[in-house]
Amino acid sequence: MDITSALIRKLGIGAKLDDEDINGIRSLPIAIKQLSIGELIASEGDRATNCCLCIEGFIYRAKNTSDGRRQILSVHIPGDMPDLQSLYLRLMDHDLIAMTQCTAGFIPHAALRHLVRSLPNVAEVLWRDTLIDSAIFREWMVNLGQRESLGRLAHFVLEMQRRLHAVGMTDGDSFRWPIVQHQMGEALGISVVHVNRVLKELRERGLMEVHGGKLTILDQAGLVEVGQFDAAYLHDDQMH
Amino acid sequence: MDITSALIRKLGIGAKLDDEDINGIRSLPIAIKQLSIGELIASEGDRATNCCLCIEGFIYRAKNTSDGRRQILSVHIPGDMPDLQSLYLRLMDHDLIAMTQCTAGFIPHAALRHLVRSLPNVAEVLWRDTLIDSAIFREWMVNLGQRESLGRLAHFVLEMQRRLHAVGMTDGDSFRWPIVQHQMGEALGISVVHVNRVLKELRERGLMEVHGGKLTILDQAGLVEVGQFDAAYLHDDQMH
DNA sequence: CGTGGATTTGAGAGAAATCAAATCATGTGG
DNA sequence: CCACATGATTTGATTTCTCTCAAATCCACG
Repeated sequence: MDITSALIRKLGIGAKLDDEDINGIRSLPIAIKQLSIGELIASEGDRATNCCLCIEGFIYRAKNTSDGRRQILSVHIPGDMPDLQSLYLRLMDHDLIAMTQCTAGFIPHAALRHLVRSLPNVAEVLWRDTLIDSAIFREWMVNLGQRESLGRLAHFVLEMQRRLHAVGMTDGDSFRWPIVQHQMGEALGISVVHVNRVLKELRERGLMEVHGGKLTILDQAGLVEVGQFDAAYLHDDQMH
Repeated sequence: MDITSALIRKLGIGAKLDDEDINGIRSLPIAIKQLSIGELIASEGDRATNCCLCIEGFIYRAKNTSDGRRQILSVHIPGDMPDLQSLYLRLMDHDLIAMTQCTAGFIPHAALRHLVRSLPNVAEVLWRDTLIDSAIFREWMVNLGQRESLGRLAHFVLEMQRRLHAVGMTDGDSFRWPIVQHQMGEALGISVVHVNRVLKELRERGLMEVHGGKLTILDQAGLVEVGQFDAAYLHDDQMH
């Protein structure tokens, strides 16, 4: 079993990587590590020297404010490289944390920089990956700024569903949901108490429910309506 | 006077571009256009074939929700390339609009793609530019999700000040501010009425004031405190 | 079976929205 | 150069959403 497969599938889905590109990626030096739940992978202010590849489990990025509040910026799933931006930004501007127990790979910046210089297709595909990351931030800004809490949570859930589905990690209308209410609050800019009430409302409306680390969507269309969800921003389409 | 100077300065500040890189950038085909206030440069759903370079004036990006609300995603100033991401994302996921009368340059994707394939330094520096764009989104997410309206506005103003200062567009503690209250509301996720009240409060606290398209910061330290502003996320530092 | 984290519910307070209307520019045409 | 129209700003009153505080319950795990 090849550890970079998820990455290649994600980057390459029908893309223009040739054998040389694939081999280049496969031969990247990668240090596999087991991470425990809540483990800090990198902190704001760090000078990173590796990029992290999420192989198994969930990883999230978060930023703290000076008054002790915290915003979760993104939730990452297998195949994602949550801190790929550190390749060209000297200092981390946020934390990187294991949301669950994880298997992660760490690839030295030097190796990645060398790879992207010698294989322009790989550079393009990695660059594009950071651009999709960025497109997701934009949609989250809309979510945080313009939708009220019910829609915010619905939207968040649907995004996770689509992304997990794309890497084969859904089981019908259910999927793993290790994100506790406190964290949902930090991702959506609402309090834990309110997250709980919103979940209740979504459950009572027959839209979705969370149980034992699993989320089930009961009414896909209804949830899409509430969350005003349109997956275009995920840019699943191919470039060429 | 060279139209790409602002761009080169911005990308290159002390960076590793050599003469060949600079010449490559300078010889990009670029179509100069005058834009009138409010003009739509590109729409959500468009397939872009050019990248826009803001040469003079302000340009902003915005996304609409299905219920007619709108989130301003970023405000761009001379030297910025607000839709550089369109180079590798097939469809625009937001609108691009002239906030003021503008001079803008349009560079065909084909020329840019060719340039980045032949000059890896240029690729790196443009990639890095999109990564900083992304870092700014992250900070805006914190702003939208975690700060209340007073801090939100203060933070926004300080970011604009630092960015304008970096390209020599401030005049002491004052700078051009063509952003009307309605737009500030759309950028910060608050209503126009409330923007007005927040501006009043900031004025009464002696922190800043807006008059006739100009913003003046009266108490830098106070505003930084209210906005919890730390410029690290702008990544002004050099890579190497 | 105890313990700490996570979830749930209630009550009251607060921030910001909406609705409504007045005032203030600013720019155009007569 | 003034009248008018349109958009921007300002202020007030009321409503709504979400927060905070507090406490109870549930649950997983050692």
